[in-house]
Amino acid sequence: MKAETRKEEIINTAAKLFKEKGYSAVTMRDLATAMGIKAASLYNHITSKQEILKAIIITIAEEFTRGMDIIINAEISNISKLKQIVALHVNITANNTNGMASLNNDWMHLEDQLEYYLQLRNDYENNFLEIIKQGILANEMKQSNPEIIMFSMLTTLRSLYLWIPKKEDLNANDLAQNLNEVLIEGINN
Amino acid sequence: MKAETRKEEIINTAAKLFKEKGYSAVTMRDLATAMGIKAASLYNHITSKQEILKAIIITIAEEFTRGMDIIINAEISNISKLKQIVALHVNITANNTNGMASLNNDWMHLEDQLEYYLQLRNDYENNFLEIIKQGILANEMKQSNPEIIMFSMLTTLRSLYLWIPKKEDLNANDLAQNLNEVLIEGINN
DNA sequence: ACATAAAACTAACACTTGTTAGTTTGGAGA
DNA sequence: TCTCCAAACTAACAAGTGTTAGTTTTATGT
Repeated sequence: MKAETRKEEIINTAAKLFKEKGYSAVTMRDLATAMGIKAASLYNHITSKQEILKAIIITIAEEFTRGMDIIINAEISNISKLKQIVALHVNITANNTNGMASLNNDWMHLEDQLEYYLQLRNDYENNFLEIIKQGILANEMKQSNPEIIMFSMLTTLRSLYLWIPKKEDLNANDLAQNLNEVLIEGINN
Repeated sequence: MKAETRKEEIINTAAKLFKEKGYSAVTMRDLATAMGIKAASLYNHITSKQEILKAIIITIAEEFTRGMDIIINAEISNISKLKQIVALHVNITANNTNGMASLNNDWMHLEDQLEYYLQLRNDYENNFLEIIKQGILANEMKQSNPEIIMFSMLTTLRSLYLWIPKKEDLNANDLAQNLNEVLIEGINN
């Protein structure tokens, strides 16, 4: 990994603070203190608080979009596609735990980029749902309510950012494997 | 249902606004405008913004605690207890969708009551985990990682507040039934 | 040793925040 | 009709907000 620029340091520090208190409750003075500088100095590197939020959220959202594009075009079973989605979430979240908190909780504070974010999210969910519907049609999966399946999987995956930091011993592959068992194969005997 | 007091109207309106933008981003002037009055007038009914948050969150948290106490003491299988937990979440969430958003996203802005809230949450999660562990021991469930099972179930249940308002056609019993299928019996064939 | 540019600083701005004090309004019961 | 009180109002506060302008420091390559 290459060295972080000062701007990236600021964005990463901000993501950490946003995770703890949310975008609105973190002031530029909080962020400056965490960086060991004064608030005004931040503006040598960034143009606004909003720019930081945008950098955090849109970067990750586009990563998800790229991952999903690959998955939907793969020539594999729909169940395999679901397992790849699980792996996608585990990997992105493991690499950017703090940013995922903003993506989940502070997207509504995006200003110029709100519409674009919502479009990416909508497309993602539509692709996800379509995989589930195809899986049911192809008899790979039970005839459960597809929307409930997606809801259940997606909310679990979206909450990984809360959980991964607590379990440093578990590596990404193991976690994805465990999640697949629980989410797809069920828990009862 | 009895008529709401003015104070309850304020708290319910606040919960709605907190759901949309989060506690920190909602100003007392926003809340007043939503009530059709001036900010200062709010203080005839409440003593602080913080009191509103506390009223929203602690009320629900205690409801969960009471529900869990009944479940752990019931003489039923551990799988049945899990199903009752699902029903508990569906019912509480259906009755207070907006409040659940604050419980999930704004608990860290509690001041005096933060420690108490964390204690309730901790106890709840410990009870939840213990049921799963007992279920595995009793061979009612597969030998999956108990913490991952709890994490998956709990995050799905905690996110119900996002989903219930979109599906007004589905009643609480149907939803609980569907969730039980997906969460407990798995989705694959 | 010196020039340069990145990155820090001080000081201040216009505005928003939660909250208080004191006053007026409006409607229900006597 | 008068009393009374809940519930609204106006005005203001002290502190905190994101951001700007202009200046000084620090480190690096020549």
